Amino acid sequence: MSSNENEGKLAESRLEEEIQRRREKLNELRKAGLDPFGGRYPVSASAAAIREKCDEISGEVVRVAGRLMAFRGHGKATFADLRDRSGKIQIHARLDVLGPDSYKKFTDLLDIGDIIGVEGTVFRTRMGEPTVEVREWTMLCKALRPLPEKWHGLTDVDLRYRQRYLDLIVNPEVRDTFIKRTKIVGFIRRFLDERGFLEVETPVLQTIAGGTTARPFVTHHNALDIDVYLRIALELHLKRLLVGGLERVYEIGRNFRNEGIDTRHNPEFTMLEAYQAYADYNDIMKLTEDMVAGCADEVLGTTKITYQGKSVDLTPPWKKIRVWEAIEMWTGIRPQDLRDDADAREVAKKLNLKMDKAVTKGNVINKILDEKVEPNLIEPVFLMDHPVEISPLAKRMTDDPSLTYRFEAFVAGNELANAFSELNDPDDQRQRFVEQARAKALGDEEAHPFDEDFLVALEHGMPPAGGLGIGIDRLTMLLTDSASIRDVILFPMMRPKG
RNA sequence: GGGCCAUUAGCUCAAUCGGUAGAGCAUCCGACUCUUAAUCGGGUGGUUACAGGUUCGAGUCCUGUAUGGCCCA
Repeated sequence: MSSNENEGKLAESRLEEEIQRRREKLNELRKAGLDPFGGRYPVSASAAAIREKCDEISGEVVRVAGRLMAFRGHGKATFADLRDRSGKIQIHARLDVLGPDSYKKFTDLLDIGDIIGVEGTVFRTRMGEPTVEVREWTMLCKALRPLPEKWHGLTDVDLRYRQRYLDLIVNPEVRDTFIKRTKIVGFIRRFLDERGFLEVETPVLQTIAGGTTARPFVTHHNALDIDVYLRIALELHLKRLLVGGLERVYEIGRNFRNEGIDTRHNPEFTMLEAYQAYADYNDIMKLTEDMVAGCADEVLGTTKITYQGKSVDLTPPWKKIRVWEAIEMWTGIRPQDLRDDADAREVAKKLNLKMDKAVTKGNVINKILDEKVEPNLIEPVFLMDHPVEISPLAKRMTDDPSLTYRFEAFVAGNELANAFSELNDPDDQRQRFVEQARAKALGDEEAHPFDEDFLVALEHGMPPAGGLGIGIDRLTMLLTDSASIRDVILFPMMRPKG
């Protein structure tokens, strides 16, 4: 025996033995003239429907298809669990009903994980379990690999994310979470459509990645021979559509930010942005609380929810607190204590803030909000009237030009929405971009880029408007009580396995 | 980027002070025609993540690497 063959033998693990066994059964099926990978199989009922109407349709013939999840053999009869998208239904195979040939194939050639279709009569067992008495069964797909264990399911988070299909098969609550996610998005579309908003699509590939402050992914367009960026926000293109007269637009789309991965950040994530001409941020607050509460009511049947052990009532109207009130409440710092970058250095020292960015007025305010204010915002609240330094795209307040008509919505300590009365003064917008360019020159890599094309659009005239951004992933986390963004993204970013 | 923790059978987990790697489920064989984590009897299955080191002896101690988790930045 060569060393190669020897290694081959040694490498034969338990898993490979199992796969080998299943392949042998696959060959047996073929020999018996049964297609192991099946074909069309029209069903007459779902597992859930059979369970629900069991007594009503008792004795009637149904056809149902799904994946075999468990076997309970009793010699001349066998119970098995079949699962389809609606749930689980028990099936019962009897030697005296199927006949010796079919029954033997049923017990010998089927494995947990296989997908089959069955036709049979509905009945209820003595224990009260709705069951299909199998008269005929059809192989629809032979599974060559075993499923994870039935009782504990799959808990290894690494495997759950890398092989989400297994997670979905063996952990039913995971499926529920993603069904809820789809319902949430569906509700939002209907909610906005009903209010006259037009759903649009804007470019993912952009030559200037603006609309917020974040580091973009860079790629290259070969034919044009230019670097392009994956979008970090939807904002600037949707505002161009306001200029174009569409007046009410929204997009639910993927954003990409080239930053770290943690329980609240995935490099690609889904954002709703909506813009309503002739509205202001007060209208948008109403829109936001109505939309989020309506969403919870539709998807969960209630607006009183629990997130990570915290009870939260989403019923409108939500409380409002101004940024400076909040900062003073939780730190004692007042506007006159933090007028410029020199003040910022003293405040940072006094509050013992660990600044990872330049110690500017804007960055210190952001840090205070992050660390001292936001964790306290459990019940839904609009944190409003942000300083202009940290709001480069929001309209200035008429009676205090140092502030903007901006709000962020917080629930359970997490940011849910960011919105403002949109800045439509092209000269003010130009000046904000100049300020951002200055910050960039000072080393702030995330400063907003200068976008001349957008300024030209504004110079043609954009109607005053209220704009809203809501993180769909964050909203889904909140409404499904998920601790990690990875629990609401089907295929989260993972480092490739070495 | 830093710190801590984890990685053992296909899955879920044990393994005392450094002293023969175990269990449940799954799988295989046998019994069983109302079970549902079916039950009962018997069996197979391991490069203890990977690479080194210390030791008579390493799943266990040390170093590094990989992947993941938590905390910090």
